[in-house]
Formats: sequence, C-alpha cells, structure tokens
Amino acid sequence: MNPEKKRALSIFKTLGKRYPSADCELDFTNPFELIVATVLSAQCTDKRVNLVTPPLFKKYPTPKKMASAKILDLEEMVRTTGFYHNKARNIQMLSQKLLTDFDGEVPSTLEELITLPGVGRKTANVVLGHAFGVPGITVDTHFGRLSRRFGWSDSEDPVKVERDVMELIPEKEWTNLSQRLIWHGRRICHARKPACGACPLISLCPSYGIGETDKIEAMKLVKPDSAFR
DNA sequence: ATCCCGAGGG
DNA sequence: CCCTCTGGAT
Repeated sequence: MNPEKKRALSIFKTLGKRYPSADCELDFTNPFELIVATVLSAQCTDKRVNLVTPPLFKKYPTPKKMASAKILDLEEMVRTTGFYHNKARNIQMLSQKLLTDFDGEVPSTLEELITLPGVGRKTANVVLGHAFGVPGITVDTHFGRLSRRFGWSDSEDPVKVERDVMELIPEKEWTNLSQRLIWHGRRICHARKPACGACPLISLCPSYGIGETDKIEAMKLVKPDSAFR
C-alpha cells in the first residue's frame, strides 16, 4: 500500500469512529424529501435546513402537493436558507418536472437528476448515494478543501477529484466517506473558523498550526488567539 | 463589513 | 472563465 493511500485510509477510519452515520446531516427517508432538502442545503448550514424542512414537508409532503403550492408561501418557508427566490422556484419546478417527466418519482441516474432545476452534480451524487445506494464520491467545496489539504488529488476539478479519491478508497466506503467528510467540513473544518480543538485529524493535518484556513496557495493567516495556535 | 460556496447563466 | 443570487455567521 502506498503512503498516500495509507494516510487517506487512516483518516477515514478516524472519521468513521468519530462520526456515526446517524449524526450526519442526511436523515431523510424518502427520495423526494432528500432531494428537496439537498437543494435547500446549497451554501447554507445544515442547521438552517433542519429548521425549515419539518414544516415544509408537513405542508408539502409530495411532488404533487409541492407542485401546486403558492410560490410566495414556498419562498417564505425556505427564506432563511438563503437564495430563497431561486430555491423556492427550483423546488417547485423540480416537483412539476418529477410529475411531468418521471411519473412523480425521483429519477435514479446522474443524467436524469441533473436535468432537474436546482440539481447539479453535488446534489445528484448525494441523492444517488443516499436514496438509491449507488456508490459514489460526492465532492462539495468542503470535500474539495479537505482533498486539497490532504493531497488526495492534484486537481481542482471535482470530477477528477472524484476519480482520484475512488482509487484511494474501496467502493463500499465511497458514500459513507463522502457523507462524513462533508459533515466534517461543515461542522468542524470550515473555511472561516475551523474548530481544530474538536478535530480528530489534528495529528494528520498538514495545515494545523500554520494558520492556513483555505486554499494552500492562499496561506491566509489568522490571529494567534483564534482557532489555530 | 466580509465571506460563505451550489447552481445556473453569460 | 466570469458573475449573480441571499440570510446568516463571524
């Protein structure tokens, strides 16, 4: 086993112990709720999404109900997740498209998923992995930052990062690894103020102590009394 | 006051 | 490649 692979695997094992699946953000039981929640989660904390989704799904539990919602009501209900104008329109148009093009079901291929409004590669991969059990690596910007930091890929291109990480990790682990890394990126290893005190990866992290909070090239320095020492 | 960082469109 | 959309966290 080459050293790079060994390192990636030891990081995964550390994360696996620290973050059981139940603690991760994606706790939706049906594909419709999952895809809507994932659209809403774009550039938004999972805390905000988790506040907004229970009343949303109580009122609009199916594509059919959401397709005929009042757009202003959808906007109001998802407002605090940011970009609410786009998101409300997207989840409604997405619902309508599920009805017209997919018999009211969430499709299960990448090609079909990315035709839905508000669904890009990241959202599609989340749905494939968690609603349909299709093994895959989901690269969001948190994953991208961690990949950059730990040297899993020499590329910034998410598709290339996906392929490179797939070579480091057994297929069986892809979905869980993605979920745990994204969770770790959102809750611990933010770009802004990483919670290094709560991070299980300190001993492996090439950035710890340097004050580097985002791109390695950027080498942003923070004050000594903040998260980094 | 600045930055977060997914999707879509130019 | 570039830019915009937004509330919230810092």
